[in-house]
Amino acid sequence: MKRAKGFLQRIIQAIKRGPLRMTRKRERLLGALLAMDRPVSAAALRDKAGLPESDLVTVYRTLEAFEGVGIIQRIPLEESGCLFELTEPDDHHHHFVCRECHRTERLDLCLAIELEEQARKLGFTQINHLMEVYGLCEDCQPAAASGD
Amino acid sequence: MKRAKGFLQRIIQAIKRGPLRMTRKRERLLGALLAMDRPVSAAALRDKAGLPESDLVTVYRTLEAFEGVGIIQRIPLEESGCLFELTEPDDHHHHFVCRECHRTERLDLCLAIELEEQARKLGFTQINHLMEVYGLCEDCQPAAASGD
DNA sequence: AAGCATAATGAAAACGACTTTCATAACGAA
DNA sequence: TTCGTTATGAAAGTCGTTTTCATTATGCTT
Repeated sequence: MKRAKGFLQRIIQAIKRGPLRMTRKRERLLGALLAMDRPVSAAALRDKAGLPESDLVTVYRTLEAFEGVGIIQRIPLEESGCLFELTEPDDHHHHFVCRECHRTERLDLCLAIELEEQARKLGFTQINHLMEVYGLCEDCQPAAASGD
Repeated sequence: MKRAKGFLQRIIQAIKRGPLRMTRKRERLLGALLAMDRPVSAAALRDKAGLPESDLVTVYRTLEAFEGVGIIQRIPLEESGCLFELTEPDDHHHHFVCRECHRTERLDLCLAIELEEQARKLGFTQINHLMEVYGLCEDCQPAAASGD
């Protein structure tokens, strides 16, 4: 639990500010997100929250709603799909992602300023960017030098 | 046409080095890729190469084959899908991508060295990274201050 | 030029992650 | 408690991409 104490309160505030409603499922999903020690897929989140198979659609809808409030960040995977992470609305960062087990580490290195400046010079507006690093984490190294 | 003259030759060399074969369709696809002034989707490439609808699968297979030889770079889009670009095998760069018309500009700014170093420190191997900037290009700006 | 192993193609279906539709249920402000 | 709005559930749909498997083409070897 490496979260600030008021985090949950602020989240609920953020949600109630808009037209969103806090339902039992959303509470469970929020709880599961808070309890996660790493970004998760929608299906993994559903399972963590103890929701049935069929609630995957609710998970997606909830994540979308939370994303609109700025408390969910989406981490694209290399091939397809993405992971979701609970964040403070303006906490900009990227990730190291294990392409095997999807363990992620925070990456606080970013060229955001330069990227946006260059993009603006090219005439782009409404700029955002993607930066993720993929690899195999320590636990997922292929067994080396063995009989294999 | 901003390609080096020997580019096509080198590509064909690279292809023949492996078990790949040069077929008429692959030649057409290669020609279309060379003629493109920007990265394209698989479907757009098929159309540019004058191949029928049903050849989309051939396009994907060809792109995969070419990617294996290192002459194709894949540019992920924000939502889903990706664009393909013909590149020299070791030409590392990223892109500015218009999320509306998919026009792209080259981005030669990268933190590759630092990213990989940090990732290695964390115990990651087989590292690669994704970095793309998305926005609306000049031509795709929403009409401002007009009657709308 | 034939033969032949291997690679490429075509049609069709499968895939996976998500999104939509539409009817029903639940929320929460009044 | 009423009521307008939002959330949910079931089921099907979407989109880009991949797989399967039978058929055809390529290009190295004679």
